[in-house]
Amino acid sequence: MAAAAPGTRAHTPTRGSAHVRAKRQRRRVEILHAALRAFRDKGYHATKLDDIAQQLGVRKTALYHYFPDKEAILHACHREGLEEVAGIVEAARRRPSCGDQLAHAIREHVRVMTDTLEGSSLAFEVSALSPRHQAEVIAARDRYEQALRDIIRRGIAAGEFRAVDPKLAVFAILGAINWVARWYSPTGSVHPQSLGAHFADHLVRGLLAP
Amino acid sequence: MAAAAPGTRAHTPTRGSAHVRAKRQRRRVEILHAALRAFRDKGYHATKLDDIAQQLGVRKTALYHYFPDKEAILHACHREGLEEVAGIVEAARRRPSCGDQLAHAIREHVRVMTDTLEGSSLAFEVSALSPRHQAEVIAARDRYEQALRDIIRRGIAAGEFRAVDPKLAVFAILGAINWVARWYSPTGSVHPQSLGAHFADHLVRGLLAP
DNA sequence: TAAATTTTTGAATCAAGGTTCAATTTTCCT
DNA sequence: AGGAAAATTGAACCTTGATTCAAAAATTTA
Repeated sequence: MAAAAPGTRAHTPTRGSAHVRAKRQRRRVEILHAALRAFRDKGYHATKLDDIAQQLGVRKTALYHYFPDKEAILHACHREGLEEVAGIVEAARRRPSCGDQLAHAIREHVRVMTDTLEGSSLAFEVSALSPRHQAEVIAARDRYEQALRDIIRRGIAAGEFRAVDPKLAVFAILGAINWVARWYSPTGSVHPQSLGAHFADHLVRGLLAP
Repeated sequence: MAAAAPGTRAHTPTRGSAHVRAKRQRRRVEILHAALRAFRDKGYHATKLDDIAQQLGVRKTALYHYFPDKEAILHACHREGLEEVAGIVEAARRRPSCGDQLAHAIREHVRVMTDTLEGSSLAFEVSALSPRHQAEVIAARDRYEQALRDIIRRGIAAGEFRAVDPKLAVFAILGAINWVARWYSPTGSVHPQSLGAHFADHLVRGLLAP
């Protein structure tokens, strides 16, 4: 007989022993990564719950023990990814010049994109999320974009960058980075390390004052 | 009674009078553009045939008079888009320097992306296509990428560009451009004209030799 | 204007896949 | 070991949306 209170579902973080909770958390992350891979490869709607479950050698109904529904998995992917990139901007601030800051952000974002695939969630369709989650994700995404625009604005003010439109410059940068999710393969010939360096070079140089 | 031979479906280009054929062709294009808009906004799988039909003030079953199935509509979108960008490379060749050629290609590709939305099909998920169509689209896409890489290679040889990896440079450029499909709105504040100019500046300058 | 042809429709079919749930297996803890 | 909690399963359910088809509406053509 279940000890859970009426109305409490299995995927709700019922408090258990530390060990059990840790194991559960680990499993959640496994699911998230399997989902991330599938979403990235085939898109959210084309991904069947079975596709995710199979990667873990389990039936799709098992997933309902960890997430209330498919949308929740997508949302969790987004959360993870957004958290990651938020950290990037933090770290970038400590660099001396604006060019360095931007280059650092680009390199790190690319790394998050290739290393763990968590960054690819940024490239996912937001339209599949519930209105509430959609608003949340868009807000976080906006914060990230604003932070990057600020770096560019400061660079322009400092005479380091040309007088570009910060909004468009950031769109170009994020486009290049997010597109990585569409073609990058860990088994391919492109080394993630050099990918980040190349992109940073290409995209920052394009903004530098002559 | 239908005059069509047995096995011939309605969507097959049955030969009729010139006027009828022209009208039919016009309708096909209307459908394609409605589909393009929907696919761009919500993605292929999230788009219902009803979504496309509604834009034309018609029931979804009417679409089957023009296309055998949903996948065929997606495929036609791809065809149209690829044809468009193929023309771009053609025209670019006539420019003097490699920098000009690349800038022209970027501006034009952005224009195709915003003007008609036909360019956005390049950004669509290829995975939804049948294997045969998928191969066809990938091949055409590859040709386009190769053409761009060639411009960059020549630019490097001529000392106009830095010694970048042409493959990565093209990925960055196409990423920036394809990403436009995700955020651009004709009613937004970004002027398509200036968008193309900005992107061309940003992305070409990033490659120029110091 | 009337027959022929094209286009559109509405009802019906059909399959896929997300979700629920009670039962079973596995793991945890004393 | 043995009972409790957690994890997984298989069967069933149910909605959604693509597709089929014969009939109706609109358009073309002579």
